[in-house]
Amino acid sequence: MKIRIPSYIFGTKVIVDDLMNKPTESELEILSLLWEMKEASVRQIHERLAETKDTGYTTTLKTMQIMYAKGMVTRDEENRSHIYRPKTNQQETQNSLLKSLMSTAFGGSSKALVMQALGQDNPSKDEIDEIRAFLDQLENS
Amino acid sequence: MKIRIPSYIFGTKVIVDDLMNKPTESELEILSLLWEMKEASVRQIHERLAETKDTGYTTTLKTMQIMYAKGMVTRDEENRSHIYRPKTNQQETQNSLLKSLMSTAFGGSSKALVMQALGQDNPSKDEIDEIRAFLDQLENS
DNA sequence: AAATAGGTACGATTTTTATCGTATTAAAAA
DNA sequence: TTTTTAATACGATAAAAATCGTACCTATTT
Repeated sequence: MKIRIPSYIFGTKVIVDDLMNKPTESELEILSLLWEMKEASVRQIHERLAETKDTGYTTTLKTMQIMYAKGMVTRDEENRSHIYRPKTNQQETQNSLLKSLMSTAFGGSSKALVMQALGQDNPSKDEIDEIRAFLDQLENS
Repeated sequence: MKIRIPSYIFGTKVIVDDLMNKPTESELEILSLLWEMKEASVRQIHERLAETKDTGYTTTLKTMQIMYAKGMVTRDEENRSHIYRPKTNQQETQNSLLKSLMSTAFGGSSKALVMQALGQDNPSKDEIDEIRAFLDQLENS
């Protein structure tokens, strides 16, 4: 949830978000590509995005610049074409998002969420075994 | 993902959303309360929301009116205070949201998502058993 | 050397979402 | 009956997010 503190309090508007580093939808798309690719130029990201989304190059550029300004990514300006790397931690971000979804859409029940995710995705035998092992481990701790 | 079809094609702007009935953040908060309560007046919803969120009554009202206009909820206008009921299917909506989160934040892997959800929430022994049973069933189908 | 291709920067705009104020009406209380 | 309370309706506004156009700069190609 966001809490907006009006500007007449501190002179400037302050936004407190109890879910820190929550990327927007577009930012998340880019971030997850960066997590996957480790590093990439704007062009590379844009080409991947363009596979599924119809959007202009400068839109991707602008979004990545904003992400840089927010400190969500780092960038190497050595060469003309800048190289971006993810800065926000993947697990933490995933956790925030998951937590938020779990509480708003699943009434806080991880069981409900987990069963739907599994039912929907039909994981492989190996993956099922891994999840079993994880459950065992979870129980003994 | 949203696809905007410019107005010079059909004369009017068309938006195709491949993820149908995707509620906004605020709508989802209200929707999940409705799923839980089965039915409720604006006042009731607003009181629940006010526990955690600082927002005006008319904001809640307006949002619920919009949800009604979108067909996400039904309402009984019999009495002065209208009674709202969820119309969009809980499971379908949860599925859409999960699918979206899974593909954007978890690189499409349900295993990764599931393990993090479990690791984070520490479910009870009973719940773990239920998930085990579910995995067994999943394997034999 | 000139032209072109491909990059960044960034303000402006559009679109979406959230919020609120005010008018109006109907029930309930005084 | 008058007043007050509690509800809806809905336009206007604010805030956030996404998109784009244009300027400008620097390699690379011709």
